[in-house]
Amino acid sequence: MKNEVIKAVREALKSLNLENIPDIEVEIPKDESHGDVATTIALNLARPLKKAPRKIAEDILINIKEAPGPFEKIEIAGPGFINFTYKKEYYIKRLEELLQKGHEFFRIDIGKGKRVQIEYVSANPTGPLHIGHGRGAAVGNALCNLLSSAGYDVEREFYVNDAGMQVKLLGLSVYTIYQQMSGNDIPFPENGYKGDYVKDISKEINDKAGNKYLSKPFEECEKVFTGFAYKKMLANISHDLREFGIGFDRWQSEKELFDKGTVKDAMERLKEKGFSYEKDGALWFRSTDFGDDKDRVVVKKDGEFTYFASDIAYHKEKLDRGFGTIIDIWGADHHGYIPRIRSVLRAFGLPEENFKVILVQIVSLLREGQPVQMSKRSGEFITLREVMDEVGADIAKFIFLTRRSDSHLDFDIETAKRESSDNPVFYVQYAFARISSIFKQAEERRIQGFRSSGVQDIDLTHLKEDDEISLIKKLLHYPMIFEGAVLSYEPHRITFYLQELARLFHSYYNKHRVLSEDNKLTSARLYLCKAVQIVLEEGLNILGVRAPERM
RNA sequence: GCGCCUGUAGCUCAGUCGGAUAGAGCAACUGCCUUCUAAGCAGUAGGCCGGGAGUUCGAAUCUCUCCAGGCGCGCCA
Repeated sequence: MKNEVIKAVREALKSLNLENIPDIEVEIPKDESHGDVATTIALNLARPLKKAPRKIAEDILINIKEAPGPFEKIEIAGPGFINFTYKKEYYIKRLEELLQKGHEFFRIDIGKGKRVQIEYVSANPTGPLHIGHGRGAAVGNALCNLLSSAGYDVEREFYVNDAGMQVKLLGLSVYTIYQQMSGNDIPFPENGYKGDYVKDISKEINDKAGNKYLSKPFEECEKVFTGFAYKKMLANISHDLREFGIGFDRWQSEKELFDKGTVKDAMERLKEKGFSYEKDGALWFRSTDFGDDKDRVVVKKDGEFTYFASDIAYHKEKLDRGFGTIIDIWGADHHGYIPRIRSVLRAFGLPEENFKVILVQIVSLLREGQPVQMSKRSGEFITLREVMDEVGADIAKFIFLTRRSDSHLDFDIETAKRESSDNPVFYVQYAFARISSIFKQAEERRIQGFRSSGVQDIDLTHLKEDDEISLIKKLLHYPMIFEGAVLSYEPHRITFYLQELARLFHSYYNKHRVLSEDNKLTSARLYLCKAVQIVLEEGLNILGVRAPERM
């Protein structure tokens, strides 16, 4: 919708001999009386040209007027806005195009097949997913869908921290419970994992192996316990994610990076390039050369790799696999890690703007307004599983996506459940279901001209009501919203748009009857509904939320 | 101590790249179902955009400073 405006303004500027213009900014005015699309170009040119913005606007306007194109009205308003209002025929034409192409209408190729790697969730396989992981999953999934719809070649990846202290601690916790179950009163490890799931795993090992490991110290059967435990948890995580509607193309094991020598190779590359040095018996990465605030140890005095070493290898491998853009979605508590990882990618040649970290803020879980204490170590936490069982995956996902990812989120389980009828997700889904219901009615009444014939046979110019035109405009705004969401990596913009669209539809539905005695009008309105449905579905698909035929 | 995020209506949050009179949902209050799903609609009310200073034609948005909340600053993972 904005393309026509940009084109018209650019040509007008050209005939004014103004060609070195950066971007022509176009926005959707808040107030409908300010036209359909507005540009602030005259305001922005005022300073460089040293001319009054209204004067610039007038000059532009004169040059556009010579070729008015699809516009009904072009006005200068306020300090120098140029407001464009399209002709009704234009809306009808675009609506028809939308209906003919369906979802294809929205396939704007922004990414041009560029390969993007998006890593999200990446929870330690030391316990079930909690609600915070759920938020990361919802955001990551929606972002992947968003970029993928925009023509990017997206790979979804989960990084499995299956090496190191944490999984070992899980193994030790399981081992300890296993011993205690048979009466060996050995002390529980400090910071060990205490949830019921640990006991379940211990029990399972006991059922399978009986007393086999009772007389053995942990060191001798570490691989069995740790390996069994984290694989169990990984299966649990993967299962919950699948049920939450989240999928991955690849699960990258950290352990594998060690086993295959990827970490060692990466350290050698650092050395070759002169990016590392030895000091105090340890090996350091010169990350300050690439914007970090201090250098980081990669190989400890005792010869062990640090956690950062495997992260270097991991991110380097992302580059080696040929991704031009790398996006990591992390919990906000990891923000201190950004300069470190950024320095790695810069060291290996990725332009800075091609690495993006999206921080997902902590979810504060409430029940009836009261905070629910969560601590993974003590085993007191609400799992994603419980939230799914209690409030449902669609509600949870939608709520996660009604906020910017970096803003705090209070998630009240009781509210999400009890007020389910007022829940925004239902509001949007309801609009979709209502339309389906209208279609069903139409078929039952055998209304002619719908589904039996194509759009080309329908006279959409019967859509004359202001509410109808507003609805069509809203539909045509979608590509602009979509583009903004893609470029800013902000899926929540889609969520807000969908609520606005649903609101317009519900309002329209209450004011005007779709099915009436007037067959031609009915057909036109049915197709308008169809268009609304297509856009609702398009948006809900990106959010990963179902679009139900009936509710 | 240093760094990052947040502060907008009673509550939860939007607010496009610095633009027009600051927006929505919930809660509150008033109405609307013989007719396509009332999980809905129409309306009323609600604001010192945390405080202060600055930048300019113009600031919720940018800069500085202060206040409040959250988080991060290991040869831990």
